[in-house]
Amino acid sequence: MGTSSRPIVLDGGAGPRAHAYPDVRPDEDLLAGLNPQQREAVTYRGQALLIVAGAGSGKTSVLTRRIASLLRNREAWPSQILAITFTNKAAGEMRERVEQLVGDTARGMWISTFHSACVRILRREAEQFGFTKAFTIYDSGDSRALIKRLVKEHEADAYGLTPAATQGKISKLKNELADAESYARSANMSDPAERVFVELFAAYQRELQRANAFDFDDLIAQTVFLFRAFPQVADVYRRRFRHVLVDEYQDTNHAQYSLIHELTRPIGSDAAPLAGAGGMMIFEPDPADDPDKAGASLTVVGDSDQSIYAFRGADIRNISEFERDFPGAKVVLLEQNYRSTQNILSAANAVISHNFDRKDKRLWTDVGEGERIIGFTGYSQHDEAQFVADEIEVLRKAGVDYSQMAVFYRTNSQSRALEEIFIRSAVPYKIMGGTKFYERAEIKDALAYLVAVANPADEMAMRRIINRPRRGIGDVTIETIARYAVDQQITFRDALANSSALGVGPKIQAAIAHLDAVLAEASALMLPPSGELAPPTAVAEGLQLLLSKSGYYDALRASKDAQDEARIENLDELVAVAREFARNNPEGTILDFLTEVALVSDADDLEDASGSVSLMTLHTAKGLEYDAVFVTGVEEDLIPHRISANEPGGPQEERRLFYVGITRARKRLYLSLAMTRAQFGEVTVAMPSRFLQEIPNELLHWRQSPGDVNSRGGTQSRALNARRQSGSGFGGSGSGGSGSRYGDDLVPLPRRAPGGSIDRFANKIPAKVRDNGDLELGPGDRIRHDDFGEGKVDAVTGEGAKRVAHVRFDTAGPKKLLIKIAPIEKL
DNA sequence: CCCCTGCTAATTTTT
DNA sequence: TTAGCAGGGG
Repeated sequence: MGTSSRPIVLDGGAGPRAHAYPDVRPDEDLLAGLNPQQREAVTYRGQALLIVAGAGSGKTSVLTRRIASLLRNREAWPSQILAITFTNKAAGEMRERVEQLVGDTARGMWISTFHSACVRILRREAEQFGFTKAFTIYDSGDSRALIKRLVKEHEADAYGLTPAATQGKISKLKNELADAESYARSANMSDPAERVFVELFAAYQRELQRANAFDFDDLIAQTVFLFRAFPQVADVYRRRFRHVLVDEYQDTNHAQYSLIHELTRPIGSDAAPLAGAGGMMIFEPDPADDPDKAGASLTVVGDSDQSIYAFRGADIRNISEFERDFPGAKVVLLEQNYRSTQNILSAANAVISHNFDRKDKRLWTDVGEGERIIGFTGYSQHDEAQFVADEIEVLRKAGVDYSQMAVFYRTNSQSRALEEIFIRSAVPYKIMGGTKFYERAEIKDALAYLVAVANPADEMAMRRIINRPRRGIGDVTIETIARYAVDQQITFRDALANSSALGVGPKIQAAIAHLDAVLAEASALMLPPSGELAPPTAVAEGLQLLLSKSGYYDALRASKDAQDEARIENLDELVAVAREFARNNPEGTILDFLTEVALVSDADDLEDASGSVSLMTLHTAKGLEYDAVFVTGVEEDLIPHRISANEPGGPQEERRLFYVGITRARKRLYLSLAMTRAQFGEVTVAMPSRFLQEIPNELLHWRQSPGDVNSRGGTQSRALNARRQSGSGFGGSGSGGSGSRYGDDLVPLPRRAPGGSIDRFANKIPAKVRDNGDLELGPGDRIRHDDFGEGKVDAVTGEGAKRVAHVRFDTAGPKKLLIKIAPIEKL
């Protein structure tokens, strides 16, 4: 492909308008339904384009149409396009939507995350700088394990260098493209802690190199180093990618920014300066001088108001200073929102406008005001959760599908209370991005087995599996093997083959020999020596082989720990993933499989529209949208989170996070909080978030305001409020208690109607969820419920642990209960 | 070497 | 509250 014919460039980048062919543009249909700004974003041609895309402004649509337009107009071959997203999910979506527009042509494009794009490049070029293409990718857990070992070896704990702190610092430095050496130059080396840190950093990097491994940050940073050290390599990619598009640009860190810069540089531009002390070289020749050497065109899309990853190195300046970085860049502003009602947008605008130092941008819509935002204050997080659950049921009855509702929270730990209530209320839910499948110990073990086969240099993987399942090999033996390997100048893996030379007991020696044999057998299956291709099923079969013959499966089966049953299921799931992978990638090798697995995240859970409510953190929510959104825990110290107070720019980032949450909602938005919140056993008093005050009163309707909960009792809400008389305490909100200041100025809105739900909500959740086992219930049975009293079973639906009883209570009315855990007994 | 117990410490966000 | 770890007994 791509023989002699260069793509025909229509409009030569001469201007934003395609005025030459107003009626016959081959991409005319792509522009249908776009507003003028969106059109401009699709059709503008030039070196650099920044699309400032507010929440819900149709940026994905614009980006995909822009790509389609380039292809349709024959301005680019698919292979010349590099589109970079932040998540695999976003990449998948983009590819799908481009395919819809241009069909199979989309195949040759690189649409991927930063990380997978870099892996592709690194696999190809690894040999250039001391790695092999079989390198392993260390996720943060792997690198933590390694750092932990090094911290111990260096006794760095004494200097306050905990594994976590060390890892964080190294990561930060790598995102700034620093290495141990360059850091040492700028650090205060008279501080012993700094010296130890530098030593740790260097040792860590040595270990990675020795293991033929890159950590997450290295994938980006090392690619940049590669491009800088080998300009002719960089030029290969510069020549190839003529159009670079980056999504979520506000989330890029310095390393990613540099990578984009390297890729879009004029071809051949940095070969000389790097080589020589000459100093007379022209660094960046004006692309206009020589069209063949011009850098790729760059399109970035982003919204600085949605930058929520500064904590891990995202630099908002990358986007706010784009025009300075790329002189002559065109900026298109997308402000029309196609997602939310005006009330929701007004609230979002009001909140975000409190951030100073931002370019003004106001989202608007033409769909109308919509419902008011609903606020609710619970006495406890359980009370709050009950409100959410009840409201979800109301919406459900009104015809809103569960899959169109979402509940957000700031910290993962908040999901617990919600889950408890949801289970008891039989609200189907799904936690997005909780404990991740690929971080489970058994999955990591299984993958370590695969790594041990694919990359024998990876000692970390070997250390992980050598005593899993238990083989009687402990620290002493491991160190014996490691020392032997060093002495013989062979890898840890190869040392296993000489088990008889290790000088260990016969039992242990046999165990080592067995493991060695299993690994060798799997290796023969998955990596045929003669160079022929392994069959597509090799990975799945090899994995099975490893798990069976190593005794891993047997050990789990023999265990009486109930959790181990689930572990077997997880492993079966992993084998299924491997099969699926083989189906999708007939040519896929064990390396490809490991790469994919290392780079997927929970965010890639396709949102399984199987009718459940989605629960997730505010961070996870970015990029998603739902008809109804509940933002919970809108309290001081939660959002804004307490830790953010000390970080520069922290409170502003928290506000953006809240803004992101608000703007996920299409039609209905709920903001809820609790007056008390139990964290690690202790009950603490929570205060309404300052962000609530930033929402204009007329947009927010309180079902139960903080004043309702607090005006009479300050902190001891529960007991007092349980029997509150309707209408009392009105206007007297200044009366004592630490909460009064909120009662006064934060909650001027009308109180909830008298006779409301206080008794219903208060204090009804016992500390522990119980287990009724296989309690048999059928229609007609009478039961007693701890809270609801007696009632009659109307029907039983569902199966196994998810059996639900539909009960009509004598006083409390109809309820749905999960039989397994509801506090009920049969009468 | 393995397992258990009792203690401590840590609770933000994650490609 | 709980997860994870160190230290001691088997």
